[in-house]
Amino acid sequence: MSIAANPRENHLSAALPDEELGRLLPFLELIPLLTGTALYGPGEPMRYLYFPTDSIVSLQYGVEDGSSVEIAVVGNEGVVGMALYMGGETTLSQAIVQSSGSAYRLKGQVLMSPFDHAAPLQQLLLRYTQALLTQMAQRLVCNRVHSLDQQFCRWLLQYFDRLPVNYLRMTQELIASMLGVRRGGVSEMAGNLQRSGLISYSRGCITLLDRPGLEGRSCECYAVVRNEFERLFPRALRATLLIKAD
Amino acid sequence: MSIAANPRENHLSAALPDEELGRLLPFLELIPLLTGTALYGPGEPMRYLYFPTDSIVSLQYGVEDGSSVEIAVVGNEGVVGMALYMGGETTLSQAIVQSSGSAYRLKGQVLMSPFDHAAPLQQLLLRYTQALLTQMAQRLVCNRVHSLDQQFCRWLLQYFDRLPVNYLRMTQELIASMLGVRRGGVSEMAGNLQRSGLISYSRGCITLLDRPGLEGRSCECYAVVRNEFERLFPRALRATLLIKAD
DNA sequence: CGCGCTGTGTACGCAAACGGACAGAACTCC
DNA sequence: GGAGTTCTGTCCGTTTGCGTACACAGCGCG
Repeated sequence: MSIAANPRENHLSAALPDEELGRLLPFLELIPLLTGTALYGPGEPMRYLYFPTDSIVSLQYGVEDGSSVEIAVVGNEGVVGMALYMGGETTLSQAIVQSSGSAYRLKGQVLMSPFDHAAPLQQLLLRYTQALLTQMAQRLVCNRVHSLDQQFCRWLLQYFDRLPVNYLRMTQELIASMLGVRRGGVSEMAGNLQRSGLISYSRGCITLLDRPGLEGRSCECYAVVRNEFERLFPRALRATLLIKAD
Repeated sequence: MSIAANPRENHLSAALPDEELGRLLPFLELIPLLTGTALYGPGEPMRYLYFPTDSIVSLQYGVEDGSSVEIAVVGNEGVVGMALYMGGETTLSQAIVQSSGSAYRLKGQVLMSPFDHAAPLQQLLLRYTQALLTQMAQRLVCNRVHSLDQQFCRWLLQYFDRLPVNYLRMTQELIASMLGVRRGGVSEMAGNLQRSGLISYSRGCITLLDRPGLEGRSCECYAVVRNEFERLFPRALRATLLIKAD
């Protein structure tokens, strides 16, 4: 297997102006990546940014039962280690090398500084984007491994979290289209929840009756996303301002 | 319906330091959001950033057949209009108000400048993150509406795009775990593709024989992600440096 | 050479969810 | 109050994909 000898074999770093790339060169380290290696694990602080050349890295989310599902794939068109520049320091995903090859890696500290000195608004926006990414990734996994019933509960909870009242005006038709399921399915699920006394439903208005009950019936995805959001935006941060955690 | 009178009713803007919020105040505009309104459509350049207070906005991805699936939900904990600060100017998603209420909106120009003046590396990283988000969103939709067979073709293509050779070393077991399906399913699908002469498969090594054939058998998702990536990273950009498109 | 391991083809019953359809209930508007 | 529209409950046949299991094929290794 030939070793890529030029950082420009990664399209992303190749797009950098000569001077910028020159500045980074001393910090770019060419390393081999072997199939099966984990570049980082869930919740593990990231230390490097990886620019694959001829290797392929798979971003995955673990599920409670121990299995894991791929949420995205990165090759020489991209970079691995988003949390380093988005401000979250870590993510719930793990990055596994799926095809051996090499990559350039860049120490996190080298690029942190410009992002750290950004205005608070920018920092907040980036951090929220990471939270949004988490929500999407968890939905992706949820769609694949959990029952419609559990997904519906998760969805309801995510909506009620954002509502100032305990009712939601929405027809089954609309809910079905958003979840990507058939309307009859929503009708059945809503009927079940109503019979269990968790919600009450009538003509386009769902009322939340028993939140803990709904949480118990939902899959873990709801709590996972919520906890990760809490980590990215602790109350202290939310109430006052950006505090550097180092 | 009471009107939220304070930008701090949105948690994200609430986390801003007083001085920063004060600076933005003249540009923050409180507006009502009515259920069903589209804050932006797919491919439509974004003009405002929205900070919901008591409204709920759903981010959705359209499918070829006209339906659309929710990929994330945003309320008073977040912000709508990511493409404005990630550098992509627009996304394939659309933002639909799902629960009436109000939001503060901020003209895009007000916040563009700090991001625009970031170093090329930062701009590239953010732009790539948007591409990654697109990949994830499209996978989410794909999982929901397309057959396993189509998903498998999409997956294969995405891997072969990143490989320097036309074979991929990977067992069915591993593929199955990444796709979140059962191993037997992969075996059947791979068998079908092999019989069709699109790939050849033997003991952990898939060889690509007919790329156009595979593309035809895949769902639209492959091309959609690829085209969007092309838009975010046109060859000109990739070959040289960041060019401002205005 | 024969043993064992790993990876693959395949089959069967089963459960989940789909697609489509229809009737009834609730609400709106005249 | 009646007609029409919207929304909901429910049913049935069908499909897809799951879970499990088993046999076989390629390969390494003593």
